[in-house]
Amino acid sequence: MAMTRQPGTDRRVTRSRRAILRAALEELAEAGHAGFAMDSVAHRAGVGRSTLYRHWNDRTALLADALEELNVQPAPGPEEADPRRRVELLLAHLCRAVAESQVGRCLPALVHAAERDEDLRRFLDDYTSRRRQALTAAVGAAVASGDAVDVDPELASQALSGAVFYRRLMTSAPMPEREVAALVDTVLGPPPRGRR
Amino acid sequence: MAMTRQPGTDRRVTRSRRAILRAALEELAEAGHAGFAMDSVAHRAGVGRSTLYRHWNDRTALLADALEELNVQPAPGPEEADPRRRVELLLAHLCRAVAESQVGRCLPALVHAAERDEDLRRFLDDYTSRRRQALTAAVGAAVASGDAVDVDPELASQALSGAVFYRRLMTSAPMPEREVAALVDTVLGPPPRGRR
Amino acid sequence: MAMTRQPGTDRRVTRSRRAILRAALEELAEAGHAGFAMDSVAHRAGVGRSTLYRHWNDRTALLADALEELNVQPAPGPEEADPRRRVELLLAHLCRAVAESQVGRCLPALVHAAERDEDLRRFLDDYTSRRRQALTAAVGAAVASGDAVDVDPELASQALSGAVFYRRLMTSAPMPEREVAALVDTVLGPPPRGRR
Amino acid sequence: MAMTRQPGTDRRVTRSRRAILRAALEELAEAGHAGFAMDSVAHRAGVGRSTLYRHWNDRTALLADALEELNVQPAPGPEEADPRRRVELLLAHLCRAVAESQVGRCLPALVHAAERDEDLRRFLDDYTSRRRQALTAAVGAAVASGDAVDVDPELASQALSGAVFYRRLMTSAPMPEREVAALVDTVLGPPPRGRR
DNA sequence: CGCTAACCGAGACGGTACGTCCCGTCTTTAC
DNA sequence: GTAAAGACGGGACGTACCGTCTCGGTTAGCG
Repeated sequence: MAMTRQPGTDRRVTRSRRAILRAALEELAEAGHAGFAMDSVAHRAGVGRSTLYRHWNDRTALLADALEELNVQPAPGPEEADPRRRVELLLAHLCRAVAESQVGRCLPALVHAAERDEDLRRFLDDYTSRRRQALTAAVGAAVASGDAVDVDPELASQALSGAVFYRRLMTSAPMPEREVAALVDTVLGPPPRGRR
Repeated sequence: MAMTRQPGTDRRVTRSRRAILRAALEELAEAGHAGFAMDSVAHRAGVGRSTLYRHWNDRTALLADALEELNVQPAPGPEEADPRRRVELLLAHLCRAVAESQVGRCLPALVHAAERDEDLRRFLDDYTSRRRQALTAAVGAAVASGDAVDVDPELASQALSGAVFYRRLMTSAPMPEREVAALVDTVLGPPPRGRR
Repeated sequence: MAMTRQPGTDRRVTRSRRAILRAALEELAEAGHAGFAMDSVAHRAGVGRSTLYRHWNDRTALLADALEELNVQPAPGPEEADPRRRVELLLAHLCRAVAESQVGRCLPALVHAAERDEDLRRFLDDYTSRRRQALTAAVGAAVASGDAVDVDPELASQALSGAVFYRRLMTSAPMPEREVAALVDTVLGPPPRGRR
Repeated sequence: MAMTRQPGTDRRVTRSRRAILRAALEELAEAGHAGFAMDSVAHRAGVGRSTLYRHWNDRTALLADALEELNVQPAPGPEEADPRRRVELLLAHLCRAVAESQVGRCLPALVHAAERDEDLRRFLDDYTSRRRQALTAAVGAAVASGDAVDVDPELASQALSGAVFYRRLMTSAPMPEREVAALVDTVLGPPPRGRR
């Protein structure tokens, strides 16, 4: 976020922090929460192990901080006027995110860790709700404009997001983007005026 | 299942296995995948540590086997003729399962572990698909009987299950049973003939 | 010792005992006292591990018993009238025994084990003293016959045996038989009348 | 030797190493090679078990190193001009060493271990030969000065040392110092000019 | 522009869990 | 009734990390 370093901050500190957080995320994505080893992170970041502990109290603190890093711009929000189309774009983006992005790779580790760590729990809640707000709004707009049947936007967006996360976390076949339209049809009803 | 022990099986073996698997599940639910310690399981089961390794090659093997234990009776299947009502009952059961049962408590750990372990992955896939088959069938029946709008049963059951798992895994507020009806309405359309 | 089996003894018992003791000695010679594993002995003897424990209380008891087996015929005693020559023959035999026989291979293990085990200690004492009695007698005869200078037979036989054991246990070059004559010359003085 | 620590060496390392080696020797003397447990050594040295393995690869490496410690000043060498008297002093010192010193207590364990470990074998060879060099030289001097009969100094020193080790390792009655003079008389012939 | 304080890497330290191996005891089953 | 098979609790081994610590060496940025 802060593009310019704090005046009272040592240049080396920022450099180290950045490298470590980056390495931590890679490590988490590759090895998972269980295999996440401080040694590996340090080595990967080209940094002494002590430097990790100088900046974070322990494994968990570093992990939480690294994941915080992912919290930027959950969905930049496609500029799309048609609300139903907007729903589809948001979901397609979600499909891509959970399947390919760093956060997607960390998702299982994160879900597991959040179960026991208060900070991570909060982070996951935030991430989730922020992400879904845009979707819920788009669904609401679609309902209002008559592009969708009269559903509860909140529940509908849970069902839509849910399907995507469900496929990612509970099965070995994540939702492909091309199924998004059909999914939206299923929850919001068929597109009006035979648009598809 | 088998009430009488196998003739060629040592009585102690069955006793140990039973106690250990039970302890393992407790341990997993309490400490998660990361904190799951063989020592603790052994102690909890009142058994020597070597006995664990005698029956399972390592942590992961024990874990997989313990979780297999949960795989019984995914949904005892409510005897309900009305297909839409049946969908609601299955979902309500799922809500209860993910929120309260042993498997629910283990879910985050399982999701995480499955990401890296082939056996656990398979187990989770099985568990998931078996569980959803009943739901998909019920949705199909509802559609056929005119109790639901014309949705793709497969996608609809993903959306329905998805919403429940999503709430359990990604948020700190699992889906309460009382919201199930509204969820079903959202995905399958409002109940016909103003039944509710 | 007992060549004929006790009337009340099961034939299998004697068979097992024999096979086990034999296997134990091989194991001891190959793996030493530390590496001596009951499992291996049992397997080598083609016998169940429990059978070992039925006949001996523990590792040490079996070991002691096996070594007892070696106690037969410490030195068959060469039939040799000339006492000095007899000394040489006894020493040559000792050289061969410590270098090549089963007891020789077990010697380091035995020395070590005797340090802590009362039974083995006694066994080793017996073995040692019995072996040396013949030598001491021969030295005494040599002295009496004027074949040797006037030495204390006891101390001389300790010096002679000692040299052989010393080479075997403390160095990696055991005493070769061809050095025996020189050794005897050293301790008993040069042979009289330039016999060599 | 080095009274001041190496500049590049962590103070803790020297402290740990010292404590551990000391503890290891105590342990070896008390429990023997078989009973020598890393756990016990660590505990005795007031050190974590991992510290042992940080400095030595395994049990054997530690053992070898600990024994190396004993290798200092095999015999400080009594300042004695009379060569025969010098032989007696060296032997008396050896008697004391094998009976009472740390190395003496470890001797059976060492003999046993050397049988299977290359490093220990080398150590024992070194120790033995270094120790005997002084004795052989003294015997040679005694022969040269006419204090002894014309014996092969090498074989004579083997016979002398051998008697001492033989008594220590093969019997339960180590050679007492007061028998040393008689032993020397036996091998080197009676003292000249009736000095005793 | 030189000093000092902070940061840095390297890695030792006490712990704890892992998975392996063996011991001595025991239960069960087959002959 | 004896033996084989092998499960059991226990405990040491050697490995891998954890989080803490000590150690010098470097470097930033203030004076």
